[in-house]
Order: sequence, then C-alpha cells, then structure tokens
Amino acid sequence: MHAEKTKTLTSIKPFNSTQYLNHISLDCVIFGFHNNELKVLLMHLKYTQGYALPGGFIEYEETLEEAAQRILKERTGLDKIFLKQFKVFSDPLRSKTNTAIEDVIKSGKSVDMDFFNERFLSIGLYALVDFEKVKPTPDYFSDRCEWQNLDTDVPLIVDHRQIINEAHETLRLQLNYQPIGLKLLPKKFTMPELRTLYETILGKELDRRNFQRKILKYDILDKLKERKTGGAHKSPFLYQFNPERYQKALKDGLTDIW
Amino acid sequence: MHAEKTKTLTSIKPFNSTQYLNHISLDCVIFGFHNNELKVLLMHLKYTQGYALPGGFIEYEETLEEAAQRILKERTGLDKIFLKQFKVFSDPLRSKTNTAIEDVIKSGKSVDMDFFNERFLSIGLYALVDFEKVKPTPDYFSDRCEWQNLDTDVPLIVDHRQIINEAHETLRLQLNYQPIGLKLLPKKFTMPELRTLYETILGKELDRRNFQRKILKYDILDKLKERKTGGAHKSPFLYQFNPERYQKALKDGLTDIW
DNA sequence: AAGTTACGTGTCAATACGACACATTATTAT
DNA sequence: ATAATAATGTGTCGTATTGACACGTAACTT
Repeated sequence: MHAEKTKTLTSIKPFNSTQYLNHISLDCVIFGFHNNELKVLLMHLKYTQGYALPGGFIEYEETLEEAAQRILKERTGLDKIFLKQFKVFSDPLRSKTNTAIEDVIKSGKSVDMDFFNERFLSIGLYALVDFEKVKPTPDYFSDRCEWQNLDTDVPLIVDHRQIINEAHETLRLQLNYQPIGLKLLPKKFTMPELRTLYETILGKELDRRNFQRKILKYDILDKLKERKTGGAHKSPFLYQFNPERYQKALKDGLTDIW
Repeated sequence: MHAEKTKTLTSIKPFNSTQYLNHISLDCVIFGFHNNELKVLLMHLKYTQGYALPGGFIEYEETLEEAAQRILKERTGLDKIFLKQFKVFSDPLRSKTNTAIEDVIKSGKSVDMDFFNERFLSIGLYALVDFEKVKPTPDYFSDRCEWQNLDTDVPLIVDHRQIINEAHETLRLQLNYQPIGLKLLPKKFTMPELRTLYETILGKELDRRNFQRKILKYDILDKLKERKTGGAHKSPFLYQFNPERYQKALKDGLTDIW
C-alpha cells in the first residue's frame, strides 16, 4: 500500500543512558484517525509482552519538544509533527511498578541500571498525525509498533492507560482551540468524516446538518469541486482546511458548543 | 491589619540539595485579586536584587503537586491551595542565564553547586488564592516576599516573565473550565467585583448587565440579603458561589463567550 | 430498474444575544 | 439639609443563533 518498503531496521539505535537527563522521561500519545475511529500508536515490548506508549528521554542539549520530535520521527518517519504537552505524571509509585524496567532486565542487554532504577517523572504529550502517512517503527525495547483503537484493552504498562485517557480528555477540551481537524485528517476530507472525528473526540452524536452550518460559519473550510467516490450511496463533497483562516479563528476559539 | 504578627523567621529552612531530584524545578505563579487588580506573589532575591517566582524542588518521595503544596505553604501560610500544572519550560539556555545561581554563589553559603550548576527543566504551575488570607514569607534565598501587579516591571530572573505571561494566558483559556472566581475571590463578593475579575483576566470590558444575566443563568451563585456598604454610591448585593453547582456547571464548561 | 441509504439544502419556532433606557441609592459637594 | 454625582438594580427590544426537522437527490446494491 505504501510507496516505500525498502527501509530496513538498521536504523534502530542502541540505548546509551549517559546522554540523557535522569529522572525525566516523556511519553507521547500519538493520535490518528482511520476508518472513522481514533487510534493511538503503541509499542509492544519484547519481553514483557505488554504495550507501552512511544516515549524516551531528553538529551542534555535538547528542549522537551526537540526530544519528542526526535522520538516521533523514529517511531513514525514524520517530521514536524503537531505536538502539545498536557501533563507531568509524577506519582513516585509509578516507577516502582514499572514493568518496562523488568523488560529491560529480562532483555539481558547491557543497559545502565543506575539510570533505569531511579524514579522518573514522565512528561505527557499528545501528537496529531495523518494516519496514512505514518510508518510505525519499533525501537530498541519493542518488537512491534502498531495502531490500536483508543479504547483497546491490550495490557498497558504502568500508568499508560491513564495517560491515554487524560490525553483524550485534553483533546476534547482543546477541540475549539487547536487545529485538531487539520492535523488528524488527510488534506482532503468529507464533511461526514470531519463530523465523525468531532463525534469521536467528544463522545456524542452531532446533528449532521447543524454541524455543517456551524463549521462552515467560521469560513475555515474550502469546498472543492470534487466529490469522494467509491463509498456506498451519494458522493459527499470534499473539503480542505484553509490553514490561515483556521489559525485565525482558533485565536479566540471556535465559540460553538458542539 | 492581619490578626497574627507573632510568627518569626525561624521557620525558614536551610537548603539541602541532596533530598531533591536533580534537573527538575518547579515555579508557581500565585495569583491573587486585590483592589480590582490581578496580583502575583514574587520573591526578592537577597543578592541579585532581582525578583523570582516562588519555586523549589521535588523530594524523592513527593509527587509534583505535593512538592508545590509544601512550597506554597511555606510562602503563603495556606494549605490545600488550588493548583494546576500548565507547562514545562525546557529550553537548555534557561539554566545558563540563571541569575539565581549567581545569587546562590554570591551568598557565600555552603550550597551544593553540583546540584545548581546542572541544567533544570522547570514545571510551571499556577495557583489561585484569596489575597486576604496570604501571609507572604521569604525563603532561604530571598529577603522579601511580596505581591506585585501582574504587569509589574520589576526585573524578573531568567524566563519568569514568560512563565507569568503564559500562566495568565492559561487562566484566560481556562476561565470557563476552572473555578477561578471561587478560588480568587473572598467568600462573599459583589457582582461588580466578579465582573472586574473577568475583565482583568480577559483583558477587555464586559457589559455589566449582560454579564450579570449570563453568569446568573448558570445558577452557580447564591444571592445574599446583605449588601456591601462603605463603597461610594449605591450598595451592591453580595453573592457567594455554590461550589457544588459551580463544579457541575464547569464539567461541560460555561458555554459563554465573554 | 427499483430499493436502500446517506448526502445536500432549506425551513421555522424558540431561544439567546448585544445594545441600551430608566429607576434607585450611597456618598460627596454645596 | 439638599442637590449633584456616580454606580448599581432591573427590564426591554430588535436581531442573530440555535435545535429540530422535512424534503429532494445521488450512488451503490439487488
């Protein structure tokens, strides 16, 4: 399906703890939208057989955002991903139940246990990506990187279920203040797709006719001549965001209650 | 003016870096509302003669929020302060220009420079307090702790002006989602006071009659029989928040555009 | 070719909103 | 004392927005 298949796994880097700030990690909730469902990108840990959020550590000369972009590039192949911090997770107990550390131990690899055995604060970020453009890529501690539904019941390590849930809640609260549609949908999309995205994030149904009236009112969408064919039933028109007008409208927030 | 004056400075603790997580600090933007103005609590550094936000470090068995409550208690005398994280400040350069470190050096006191010379990420939190209840108290590195206007032009160290500005912006965005009026105002307050608070946070004037109609619509205020006397002109009624109904209304956000 | 289902567009009553008028009252000025 | 001043309490009115829906249309299925 994707154009490139040639890339090998040679790019997976060995782990060297000495280059990172200790006590601090970051975890990314990477959202995608596919088949009218919200997805999150998860790593399957080699030894624990549990799932974890893509994450990592901060190098000595990096900002938090630069570290996250570096990590996201490795996991998705994408640059300049839309990214927002949303919360620091700081419960001292979260480190003590960290099965990822057990995973590291079980791996038998020469990792710096002085680094891993310490307590970690984890900075939670969420990322919004175009599902179709992502090439999921595992890291040193995982054997698979794959999309899962937001409400998947695969086992998640430590507090990663909580982190996902709080990221989702943040998305809901920021829906009128961040360019969420623009970042999660492909360039061209239909009104039903956009509405379904809103419904998924908000967790409730919206009247399709009123939704269309409200969203068009902001003048942030350009209606294209084309229609989306191939679906069952009447072909919907395609739209695309006007990024300038979208950003401008978001400054004061889309004032609607959906 | 305040009832208690007996407390001495004996409670100021010496500084011992070994009990703290390194690389991580926290800075609190403590908001108060007085004379119809938003205030922030600032520390005057003994040697640098600059101002800094109240802040500190995280002990090994504390959550971030517990650390912040401990620090806020020392600076204000208050327990259980309303507190929200809003951003991690992670620019590597912020540590290199940290005049607070110079302050520590100038102090000639025996502080652990291995601790202070490292890079710090700072977690920004904002706090909302009842101005009248606060007893500003300096710490080990400061000689004064005092209220300043939000837009004060006293010199602020490193990125603390930026942190204050971003806290203010966060307050603006969260006005419909957090119990900001409840936490910043005294128990009983007048409608003009509440409206002025909103105007100050939003940075624009609001029509007093429309404001009253909208805020009363949510049924989160209880109108008292009493009026506030002593001011010039007609005495306004006193109101108080109904915490239960306020919290309930905030769940979906106050839907108004002010 | 008919059936099914989703999409495109429009209507309408109820409500909410912005802008404003007027009466009231506590203090200040004369 | 009395009038002037100024801020508050309360209400109105035309307009815009909203929620709830009806009806026609088009693409695929049978």
